[in-house]
Amino acid sequence: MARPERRTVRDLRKGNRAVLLRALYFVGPTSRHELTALTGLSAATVSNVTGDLLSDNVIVEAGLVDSDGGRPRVLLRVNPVHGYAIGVDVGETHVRVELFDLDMNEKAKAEFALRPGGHEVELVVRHILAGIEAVLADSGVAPGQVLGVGVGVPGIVESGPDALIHAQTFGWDAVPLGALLREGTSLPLYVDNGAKTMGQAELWFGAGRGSRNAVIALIGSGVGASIITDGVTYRGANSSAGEWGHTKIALGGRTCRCGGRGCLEAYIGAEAILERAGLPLDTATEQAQLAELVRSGSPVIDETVEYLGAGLANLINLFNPERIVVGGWAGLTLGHHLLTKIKKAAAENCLTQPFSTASIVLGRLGPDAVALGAATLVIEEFLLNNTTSPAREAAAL
Amino acid sequence: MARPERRTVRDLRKGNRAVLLRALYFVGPTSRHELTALTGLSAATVSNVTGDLLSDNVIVEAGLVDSDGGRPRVLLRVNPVHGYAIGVDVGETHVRVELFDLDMNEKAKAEFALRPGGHEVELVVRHILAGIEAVLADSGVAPGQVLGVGVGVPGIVESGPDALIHAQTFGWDAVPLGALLREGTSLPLYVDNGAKTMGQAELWFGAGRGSRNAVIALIGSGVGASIITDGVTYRGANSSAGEWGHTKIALGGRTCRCGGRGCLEAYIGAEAILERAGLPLDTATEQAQLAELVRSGSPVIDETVEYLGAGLANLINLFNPERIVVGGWAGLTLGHHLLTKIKKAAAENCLTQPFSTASIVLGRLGPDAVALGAATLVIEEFLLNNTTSPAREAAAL
DNA sequence: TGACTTTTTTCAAGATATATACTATGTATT
DNA sequence: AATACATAGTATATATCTTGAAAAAAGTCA
Repeated sequence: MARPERRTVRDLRKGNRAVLLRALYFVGPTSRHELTALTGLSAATVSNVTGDLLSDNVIVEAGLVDSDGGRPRVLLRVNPVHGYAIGVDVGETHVRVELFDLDMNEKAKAEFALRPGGHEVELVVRHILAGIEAVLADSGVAPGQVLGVGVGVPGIVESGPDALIHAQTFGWDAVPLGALLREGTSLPLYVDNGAKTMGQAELWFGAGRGSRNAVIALIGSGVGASIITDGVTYRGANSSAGEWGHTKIALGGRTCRCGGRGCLEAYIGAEAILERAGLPLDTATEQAQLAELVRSGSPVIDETVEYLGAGLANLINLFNPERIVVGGWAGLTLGHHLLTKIKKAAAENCLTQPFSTASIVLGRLGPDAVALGAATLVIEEFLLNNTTSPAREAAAL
Repeated sequence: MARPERRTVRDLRKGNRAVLLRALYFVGPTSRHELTALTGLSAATVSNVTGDLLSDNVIVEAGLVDSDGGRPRVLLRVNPVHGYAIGVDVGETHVRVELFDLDMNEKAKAEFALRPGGHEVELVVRHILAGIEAVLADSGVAPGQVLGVGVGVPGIVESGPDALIHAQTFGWDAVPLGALLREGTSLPLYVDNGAKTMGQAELWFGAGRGSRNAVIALIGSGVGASIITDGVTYRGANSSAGEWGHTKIALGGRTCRCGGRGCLEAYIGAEAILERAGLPLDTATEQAQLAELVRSGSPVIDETVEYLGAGLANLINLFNPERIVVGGWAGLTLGHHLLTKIKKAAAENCLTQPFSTASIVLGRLGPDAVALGAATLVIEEFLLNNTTSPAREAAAL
């Protein structure tokens, strides 16, 4: 029941513009000639549309390529300074704001520490707005050049103009973060769950590159997953899809911090691992503690690997992805030393056929990719709908 | 990273034709005027395209509607006899072939019993081909009027021209059913997993109508799920998505017939329930046995409800659907008497927010909807790509 | 019968992609 | 140095498409 849309003849141009821009963005410097093969468009249309894009300064020429006896090709590429994207990472311990050019080079950065338990909405909003000011000032980028601000936050984000957020760990219940931020800035806003933004970063620039059906598993203190279906982050009916951590893996088992019993997170979440090993909880040293557990070959780790493997197997059975990316700081710590065992555990708990087509790999971007991923929300919109330059129009208001 | 496509100006017409045809198919008799509102197209375009559709005999006029003082509206509808779709259900005990008109009225039916263990590919192929002949003869429909044949089979179906099938229960390993059938018929073929076709039937005509994000849970002897994302059946990288039955719900628990331990199917599959209740397995009476267990309030059933609820909760946490449809004969037997308890068990094992937006309902089509669903594969293609009448062209060869 | 209302069609205008012919810009050869 | 050749990119003519406005169609109501 796929619904086709498209109406007017003008949408055609818009669509083809998006097709070309996307190709240029992900493939990199390319000639018009190659673009015809890449997109299936005729040479004439490529010439036309790239002409538009050039005169809008969205793309620029990027040198020539010698040919063996013909006119040399002119390479085209996205103009990295045509616009900028701001990514915000709202984490448990900090608010981080980063400004990127279109090549995703970080041009400026601002960070604010959060006290444990100090997650008042007003404070976070103030930090974000101050961060935006700061990165703009540092980089010398004018607000009109910013295509938008992506924000990655914990919890469930209901998409909509208000961007209602439900985040248990922050004590946020239906907080309209979008509306609050809009009072302080006129830049276009894109708010999403941080695990999803990080997943999108891995998908675009990390271990998930090029896959159309993938799951990015994120294992830190909490456990989540970002599900990619047909190349797009799947959000479900209310943007809460991917709550892998609280799926039941051992019905009636350990009590989870969500209150339920037998959740996957109660076994493979970092805090749960340390707790099961009888170690005291201390956010400052937990990473070292976990690393030590892994190094010493604790039996708790063996058990964790078993649960993790089964959890991944469940994802493979349900989603039949071509790739599973294991990320998050705890996931990376486990994975760096135990990937083979994890794969083995997954194989044992998974149907043969889907397992054989799914490759399990480690994340490549590290745990700090939330802000980068948030910025990709802006880029995603830019690649899809840039009739002329919507952000500028909006900013001009 | 959604990839826009579309190229030429001709695709526009094709797309808008599909938009209108889909609207007419799912909304029913409608006037051109209403169609403009429904589709967002201009009145002129609606008039143009419906003109084409009328002259191609794809749609027909369906009476007038009085107006209060103006020209009466002419109702349009899909011409039910413009074409026909054949649906095939390959089950453990039978091969059933049904022929439907576009309104999904059954016009003819043929059924062949299969002996237990008698699932040789050649036999099944022979039955299917004989069934096609039979329903064509019975209904008097010419092969050229058949838009295609949809086939629902057990196991994993790799999409592709050969339609490779892996079905453990049938002892099929990479059986190229599509290729084999093509030797005996020139009709367009669409092969898919039977649980998915049944799910699509519920989605189109049953309890899933109108939902864009849904999961159809199918509980019979085996346990599976059909996942609907954005209104389309999600198949994953190799069409095996939705293997819910073999996800682990109790790591290290009961041994499943797949060989694994702790699979959901080992708890809520019909055979597993009977086995746990200490009853002898007998396919002839298992439905009655299960009903009796439910009626008598066996503790095994209570436990089953708990596992089923948790399994559904996992689906809700992962997919955040707006609707969960419980189907399959065992699912319906359980659901008819215990839906409240099942919902309660699901709520206890699910995050609050996604649970609150998911309604859990029972399937409406009964367990025999596999063939109907298989036929919807044909219709789906018809609604999407009917430039003139591809089936006729193909059949004319 | 004529005014009015609502639906549907017609028609001219504007926009698009493509194919084909053409121009631009290099290398290879004489 | 001049010419032929090869490849890249552009301009023009053509066929479609959607749309908005005007016109036509098909009724009701007084």
